[in-house]
Amino acid sequence: MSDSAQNRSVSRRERLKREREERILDAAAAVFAQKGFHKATIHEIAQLADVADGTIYNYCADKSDLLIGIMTRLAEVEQLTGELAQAMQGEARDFFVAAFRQRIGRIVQGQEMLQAILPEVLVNHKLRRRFYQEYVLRLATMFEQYLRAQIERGRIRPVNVPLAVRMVQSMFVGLIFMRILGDEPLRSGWADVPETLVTLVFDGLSPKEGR
Amino acid sequence: MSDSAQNRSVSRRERLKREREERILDAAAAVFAQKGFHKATIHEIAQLADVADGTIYNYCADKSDLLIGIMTRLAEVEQLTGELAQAMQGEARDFFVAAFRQRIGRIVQGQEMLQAILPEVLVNHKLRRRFYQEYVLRLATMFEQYLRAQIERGRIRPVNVPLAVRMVQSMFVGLIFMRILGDEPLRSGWADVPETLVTLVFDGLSPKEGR
Amino acid sequence: MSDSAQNRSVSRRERLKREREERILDAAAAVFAQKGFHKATIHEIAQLADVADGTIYNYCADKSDLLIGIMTRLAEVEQLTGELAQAMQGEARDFFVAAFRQRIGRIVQGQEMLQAILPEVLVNHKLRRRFYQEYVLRLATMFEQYLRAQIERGRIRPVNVPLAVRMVQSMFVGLIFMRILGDEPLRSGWADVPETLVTLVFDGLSPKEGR
Amino acid sequence: MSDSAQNRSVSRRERLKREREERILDAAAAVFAQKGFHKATIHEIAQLADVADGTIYNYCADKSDLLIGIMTRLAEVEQLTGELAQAMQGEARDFFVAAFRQRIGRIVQGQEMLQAILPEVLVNHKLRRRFYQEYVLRLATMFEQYLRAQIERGRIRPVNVPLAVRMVQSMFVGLIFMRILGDEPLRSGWADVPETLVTLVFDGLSPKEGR
DNA sequence: TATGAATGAGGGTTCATTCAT
DNA sequence: TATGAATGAACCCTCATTCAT
Repeated sequence: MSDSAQNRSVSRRERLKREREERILDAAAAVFAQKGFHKATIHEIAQLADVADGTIYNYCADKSDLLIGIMTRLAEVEQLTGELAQAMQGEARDFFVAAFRQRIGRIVQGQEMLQAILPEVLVNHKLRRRFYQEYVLRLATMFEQYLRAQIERGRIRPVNVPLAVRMVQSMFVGLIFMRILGDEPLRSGWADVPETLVTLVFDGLSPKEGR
Repeated sequence: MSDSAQNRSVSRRERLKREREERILDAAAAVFAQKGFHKATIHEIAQLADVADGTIYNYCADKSDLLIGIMTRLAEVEQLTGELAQAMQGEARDFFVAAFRQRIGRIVQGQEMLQAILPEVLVNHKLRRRFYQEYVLRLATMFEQYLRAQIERGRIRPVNVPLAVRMVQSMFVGLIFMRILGDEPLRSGWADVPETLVTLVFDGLSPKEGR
Repeated sequence: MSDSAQNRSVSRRERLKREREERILDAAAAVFAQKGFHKATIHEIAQLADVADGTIYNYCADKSDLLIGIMTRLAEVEQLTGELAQAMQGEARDFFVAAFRQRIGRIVQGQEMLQAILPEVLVNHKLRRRFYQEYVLRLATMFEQYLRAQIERGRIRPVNVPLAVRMVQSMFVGLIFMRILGDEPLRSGWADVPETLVTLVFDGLSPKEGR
Repeated sequence: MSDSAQNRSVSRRERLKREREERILDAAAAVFAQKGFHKATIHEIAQLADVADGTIYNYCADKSDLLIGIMTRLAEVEQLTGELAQAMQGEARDFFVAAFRQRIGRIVQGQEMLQAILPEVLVNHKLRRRFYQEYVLRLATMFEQYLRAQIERGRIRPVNVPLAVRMVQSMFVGLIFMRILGDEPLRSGWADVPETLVTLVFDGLSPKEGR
C-alpha cells in the first residue's frame, strides 16, 4: 500500500472514530435529556448511536463519564466569546444587550446538553465542581471586571459587584431551568427575552425618566 | 376499656404516626439532598428515620412518592404569604424589598428540601408538572397582577409583564441553584442579597440620578 | 402473642436463617467444586440452594466471600483435634498412625470444600494468606513441637524439623491434589494410605531389620 | 529474488514467528502466575508480549489454549530425564538423592509455569487429564518399575508400590503448592530439601541404627 | 500476517418492593 | 401496624473473540 493510500486510510479511520464519538455523545445527550441520567440505559444510548453497548466503553470510562464528555462539548460551544470584546468598548447598555443576546442564544443551542447535565450537576460532586469552575466562575470573573471598570467610570451605579454578578448569572441558570420546566410564555416569548432582560436589569423597573 | 381511655390511646397512636411520618420525610429530604434521589436507598432513609424498611411503605406508595411528600411539606411553608398583602399597598420599592426578603428567607428555610427535589423536578414529569403549577405558576400569576396594576398607575415602567415575571422567578430559582453549587460569595453575602436584588431589578444598574 | 410463642417464633426464624446459610454454603461448595470458582454463577448456586439470587447477598458480601464462608466451615471440622493429645503420649509410631488416619479422614470429609477452595487459594491473595495461617501454619507449629520433643528423647532421628514438617504437610496437600486429579490407585487404595504413609515416613523405605 | 534470498527471508520470518510465540507464552505464564487464569486478560498478555490483542489468536485457538501451550513447554523441560538412568544402577539411596535433586530443581525452573497452570489443572477437565497423563502417570510408571525391581532385590522394604509412589509424587506436588503459598521456611531452606526428603522417605524418621 | 476497534453475550450486584410473622 | 428477610428484575461493565484494513 502506498504512503498516500495509507495516510488516507489512517485519516479515514480517524474520521470514523471522531464521527462515532460524536454520535455517542449526541445520543447520550438526547437520552439523558429525555429520561434523566439514571433512567437512561447504556443500551438505549448505544442503539440511538447505532453502535454496540460495549463500543461505548471505547470512548468513555463509564456511564457518568459521558456527562463529562457532554460538558466538554458544551464548553467548546462557549469558546467564541471574542465577539463580546468589541461591545465592551461601547455604551454600557449596548454591551448588556449584546451580552444577553449571546447568552440567550447559547442556551437555545445547548438546550439538550444542558438538560442532560444540569440535574446531575446538582447531585454529582465531581460534575458540580467542574461545572462551577468552567461555567460559573469563569464568566463571573469576566463580568465582575467589566462591572467594576464601568462603575469607576460612573457608567454604572455602585453596587455589590460579586453579588450583582451572581444574580445575573442566576437569572440565566434559572431561565434554563424554566425552559426545562416547559413554561409556555417563556418559550413563545424567547426572542424578546434579551431586550426585556436589559430593561429589567439595566434600566430597572422604576419608572424614572431615564433612557 | 373506657371511651376516654380509648380516645386517648387512639390519639396517642395518631400522634405517633404523625411523628413517624415527619421523621420519614425529614430523613428522605436529608438523604436525597446529600446523595440525590437515585443514589439514595430506602434502607438508608429508614435507618435515619429509625424505622424498618417496610414501614416506609405504610406512609408512601413508592420511593418517588417521598418526593411528593417533601414537596407538599415545602408548600406548607409557603402558605404564610399573607404578610405581603400589606406591603402591596405601599410604595412599589418597599414591596420589592419585602417580597425579595421573604423569598430569600424561604430559600434558606427550605434549602434541604429544595436540594432534594430540584434535580428530580428537572427529570420526573409528574413532579415537574406539580412543581410548575404549585411554585411557578401560582406566584407568577400573583406577581403579574401586581405588576400590571402598578404599571397602570405609572408606578412601574411598562414592560413585557409575563416575561419580566419569569425573569425574576428565574433569578430565585437560579439563586437556589447557585447555593447548591456552593458558590462562596453568595453564601457569605446572603444577607445582602435582597437589597442588591432590589437595586438591580427595581433601580437598575444604569446610573440615573434617582434614589 | 405470648412470650413463649414469641420466643419460639424468634428461634424458628433463627433456625431457618441458619439452615438457609448452610444450604447456600453447601450449594456454593458443590458448584465451585464442580465448575471452579470463576465458571460457577451465583444463579446456579442460588438454584441449587433453592433461594433467589439476591438472597445470597444477605449471607455474604460478594461471590468470593462464599469461599471464605466455605473455608470457615472447613475449619470447624478441624477443631476436634483433641483426640490426638492422647496419642502424643504413647509410642511415636502409634502417634503417626493416629495422626495420619485423622488427616486422611478429614480429607475425605472435606473433599468437596477443599476442591472448591484450593484452586482459588493458589490465586487469591486474601484467601491464600488465610489458608496458610489457618491450615498450614497452625498444624506446622504443633507438629514441630512434637517432633522436637521426640528427637530430644531419642525417639525420632534428628532431622531439619521445619523442613521435615513441611514435607509431611506437602504430602497431605499433594494427596488432596491427586484425589482431585482423579488418580484411580489412590482412590481405590485410600483405606491403606495411612498405613503406607507411616511405613514410608516413619519406617523409611530402606530395608532395615527393624519393625 | 534468488532462492537463497528467499530461503533466508523465509527462515528469518520463521525465526521471528518462533520468537513471537515464545514471547506470547512467556507473557501468558507470567500474567497467569500473577493474577490467575481468569483474572488475566488477553490484552494484558498482549501488552507484555508487545503484540496486538488479535495477534495472539494467530498462535492459539483461544485463551485456554495458552495453558496447553505453557504445559507443553513445561514438558520440554522435563525431557532430559536421561541422567537418571545411570543413578538407577547404583545404590538405592544414591538414586533417591539424585532423583529428588532433579525434581526439586525442576520445580524451581518451572515455578512460574507451574503456578500458571496448577490452579486451572484443578478445574479444567481437559487440562486435568493432560496433566495427569503427562506428569503424574508417566513418572509414576517409571518409579513403580524401579521400586518393584529394588524390592525384589531386597534393596527396598516391601510396600504397597502404587500407593507409595503416589505419596512421593504427592509430596512434590504439595511442595509446589507450599512454595506458591509463600511458606518462608521452605523457601529459605530449599537447598536442603532433597537431603531431608531422602532422610524422611528412605531412612525414615524412626531412629534405627541404620546409615 | 499484524493490528486494534467493534462486538455482544454474560454475570455480579443492587435495591425497591412484598409479605409472612 | 411494624418488621426485615426474600425476591428477582434490571443494568453496568468486562473482555474473549472477530474481522476489516
